[in-house]
Amino acid sequence: MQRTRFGDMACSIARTMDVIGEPWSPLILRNIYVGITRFEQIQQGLGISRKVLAERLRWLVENGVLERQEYSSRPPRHEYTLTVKGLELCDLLLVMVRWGDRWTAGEAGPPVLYRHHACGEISHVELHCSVCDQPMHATDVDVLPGPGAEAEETSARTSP
Amino acid sequence: MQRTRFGDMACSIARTMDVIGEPWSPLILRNIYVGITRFEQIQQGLGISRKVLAERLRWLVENGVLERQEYSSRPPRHEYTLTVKGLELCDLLLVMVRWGDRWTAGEAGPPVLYRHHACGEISHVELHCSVCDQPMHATDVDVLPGPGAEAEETSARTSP
DNA sequence: CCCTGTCAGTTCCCTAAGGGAACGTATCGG
DNA sequence: CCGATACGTTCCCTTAGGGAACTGACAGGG
Repeated sequence: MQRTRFGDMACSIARTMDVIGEPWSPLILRNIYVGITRFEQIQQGLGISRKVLAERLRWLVENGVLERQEYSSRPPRHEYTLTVKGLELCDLLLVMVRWGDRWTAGEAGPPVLYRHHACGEISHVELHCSVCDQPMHATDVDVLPGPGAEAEETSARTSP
Repeated sequence: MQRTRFGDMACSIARTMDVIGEPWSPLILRNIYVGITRFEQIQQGLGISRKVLAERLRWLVENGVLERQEYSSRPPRHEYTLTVKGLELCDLLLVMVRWGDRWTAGEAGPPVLYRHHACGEISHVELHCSVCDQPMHATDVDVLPGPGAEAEETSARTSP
């Protein structure tokens, strides 16, 4: 399809999308997160094309989000597990779930619930400020240029 | 490309991806969030194809994430603004930024900084539990079936 | 020892989605 | 009238996704 490269942009959203922006990637991560770690299981659970699944898994392993591990050597079998980098992406999934529950769940209610270990209650994530611990939303922040803002076109090609 | 439909899945991640899972959508939202609200500006800023931008904007408006508003009637000109639904998606962007900053920013540091209105400090989002206010991450939760979880299997199976 | 089954992919073809450029329309300013 | 601006739409080309068939490596059963 000749997709534009996101990885080179000076934007953390674009660079995150470069890693997990392909349509199936978050769902693959979700499955591995809940313990569906083998090729066959993931493929059947999602209904994803085997070809695309193989591509995505390879990409996610290359990018340090997943690890491919042998769980049987006699018939050589592998499973995929989350790295720390991948686990932190699952936080992103929790926020996606929160939005999906609020805006797309409809009458039936959320398909999945989350029980917090610390309090034992069914709950959902909320965003707080890392400094003052108060709620922090998109409406509560000013956006300022940071140190990595446009390290200039030495390596970052934004326009062809 | 004959893409599989995500919107019908009983999964809030899939349904969220159905709305903003197309590669450019988060970047379009980001631009509108920071005040780049017109077609021409967005197109030039992102380097996105005009065709795809028109498609995405239409889709996002149809799905209630954006509103198309006339800011000039004499030459009929429009701009796009976030709905509440769209603004809440920007919270998701903040979490994406956080991950991108941590794992993809490299030496140069984050390209963009966020200053929290409440405390005036440069900070980032952290995920907390909506019930007990303690930190809540993907490792801190149990995943349970919810009310909207696939009512189909009730006929085949009695109980889990 | 062959047959079947399972797992983890790979290869093939077809279709549809993204990229890019040109074109269309509406208006204003000079 | 001519150009510039803003917002798309249309066209063609390339490429990525879907789907099914195929491969390979082994295990278990008869």
